Amino acid sequence: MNELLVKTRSAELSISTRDGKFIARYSERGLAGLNFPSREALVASTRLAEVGRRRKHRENGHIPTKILRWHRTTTTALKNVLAGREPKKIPPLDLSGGTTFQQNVWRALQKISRGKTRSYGEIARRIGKPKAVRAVGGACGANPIPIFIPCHRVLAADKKPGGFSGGLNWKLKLLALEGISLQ
DNA sequence: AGTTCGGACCGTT
DNA sequence: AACGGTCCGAACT
Repeated sequence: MNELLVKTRSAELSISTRDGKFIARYSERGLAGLNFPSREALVASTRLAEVGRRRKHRENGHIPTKILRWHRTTTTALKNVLAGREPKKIPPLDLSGGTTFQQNVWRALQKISRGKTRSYGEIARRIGKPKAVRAVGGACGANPIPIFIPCHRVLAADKKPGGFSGGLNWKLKLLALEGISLQ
């Protein structure tokens, strides 16, 4: 109806990898979401010919060059990660979808350098809420940009894997790619 | 050593 | 009001 209100440019673009087809979602602020390959997408990419099932980019049909640039950065960064290498550059991340608490957790996660791990309790302290341990776990599960916001580097206090909403196998794989071994 | 259990704790729905 | 990607100590084996 009101065109001005619908002017928000966002896009969903796919990234085909050996491990399946990821889907990146962009807002006007940057990368806002990165989804692991779904089971269907994985099956489709490995078994069936890719039908021209276009990913929708909303509204007017042309993708802003800004987003296309970000997507190239995302693509090479993701492929580097999956190849066990540290990405040189990642796109700007849009965390505005989360609550203040979640954003604080996500920012703390970004400070965990590659190859290192923290516990949920350590993250809770780092954001000044030492008792909000389980809530930190919840915020990790709500992380919209896994891999780039490295929630997989958060382990239980006893160095056991803990959980992972994207599937525990992905967490173990990402840790292994960084040379992290757990108990 | 290792494991299991129960309660405490906090943000989200 | 209930649920979690938790943590800690206690009480076992």
